Amino acid sequence: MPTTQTARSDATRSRILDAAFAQVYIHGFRAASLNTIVAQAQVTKGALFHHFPDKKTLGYAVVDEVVAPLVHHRWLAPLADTDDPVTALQLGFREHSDADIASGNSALGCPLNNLAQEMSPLDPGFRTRLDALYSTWRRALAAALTRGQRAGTVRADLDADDTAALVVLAQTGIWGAGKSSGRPAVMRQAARAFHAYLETLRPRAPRAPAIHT
Amino acid sequence: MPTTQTARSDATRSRILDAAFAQVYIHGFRAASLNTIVAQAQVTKGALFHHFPDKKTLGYAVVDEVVAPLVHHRWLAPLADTDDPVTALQLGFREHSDADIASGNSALGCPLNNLAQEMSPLDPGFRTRLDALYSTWRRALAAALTRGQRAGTVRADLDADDTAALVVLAQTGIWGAGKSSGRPAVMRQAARAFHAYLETLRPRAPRAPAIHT
DNA sequence: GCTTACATACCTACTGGTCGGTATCTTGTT
DNA sequence: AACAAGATACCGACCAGTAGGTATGTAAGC
Repeated sequence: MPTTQTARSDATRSRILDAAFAQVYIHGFRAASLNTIVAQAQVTKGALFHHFPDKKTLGYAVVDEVVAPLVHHRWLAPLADTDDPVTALQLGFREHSDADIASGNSALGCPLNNLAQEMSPLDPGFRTRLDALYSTWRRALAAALTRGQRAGTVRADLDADDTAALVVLAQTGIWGAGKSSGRPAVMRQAARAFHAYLETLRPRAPRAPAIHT
Repeated sequence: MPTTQTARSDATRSRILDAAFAQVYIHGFRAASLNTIVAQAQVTKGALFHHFPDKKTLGYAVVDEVVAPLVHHRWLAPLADTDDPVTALQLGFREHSDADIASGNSALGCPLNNLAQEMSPLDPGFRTRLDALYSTWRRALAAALTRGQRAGTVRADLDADDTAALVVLAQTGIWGAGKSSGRPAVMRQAARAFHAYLETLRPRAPRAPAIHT
């Protein structure tokens, strides 16, 4: 139990943020009730409005302080250093789709995509934040693919930016399929098909006498 | 102006349905207000609740009578008879993404996917309807791909079902990218990358002396 | 003693939904 | 052909519930 006032205050803010994320993930931002959030965080409305001026600002904080770190940890970090992004992506997609199916989260979709789909058309504050996350992700992917091309683990003839866009789009689509069907088998099939696509990004083993070398 | 009572009644029901679709497309199902819907349809609440027992049933009718025909016309019909599904898909994706960018609908996403993402986890009635639409779509795609394989326009070594799943996933992803970014350029890049992927589904022209003639 | 960190009661706006009433069309009877 | 009678289609005031947000009060740390 923290003793200083600021430490307890931060802990309260943190609990509100966590509860808000959980409710927003389940119900979406607009349908997430502040009453439910304060109940789950075991605080009162006074505490919530002391830490956040309004619901929208709380939502921004959820994006900045909960969703963004999640995305970085799950999708950005594994690409940071590898020279074989195709393998890293195949492993990552496999691992995370399996984990979300096992935990039941596959039926709830991806927190980032959920928020983006709901709020981007409605509010510039959400849109810029979420679009920035996707842009960062695409840039990191493109950079990793370019490194892979230099290292010879990725086909040299493909456009790194476009391919990065397709990978991000596929994540959206796979998790969307899991959410909209509610059936893990559908999500697994989508993941399998994408895995096969990723395989085509590797340099082709020469079937006939190669021209270079 | 129709004269018979049933004709006018059907027209009223139709106006309600159209207004409901428009509002649901813009705001989502839960945020779509019945008050706004009846105002836009220029009827009263009495009329609405005369034709539909409750909001959920109205939502089901929107799916069955508006969204489903839209999907069939846009995505199913063009595949019905072709033996060259890859070209048909490339043309269709190009045409529809361009049209939605021009109309501004790219910022609103795909009506089917919007509803599926919002309502599938919340209500079995929506989930079964929307999942059935996606399943039908995947089946039609797989059938067209198989026909293409027989006709020699599609690579023989790929799994038609998995590929169909990936095409549907890509549609979700492309329209999702347009909606979440709000930037046509992002949607266009995604569409371009997917176009290139579709190209890889064609049989490969032998670059070197072929082993099987 | 003054500020920070909450608590509680309350407010307005709006939601989906109800219900008694009415106007118009349809139908059976004469 | 005229009319009675019932069904259909619709109107709009109203209701309970809940939303986000606020105003006032209090208690504890610096």
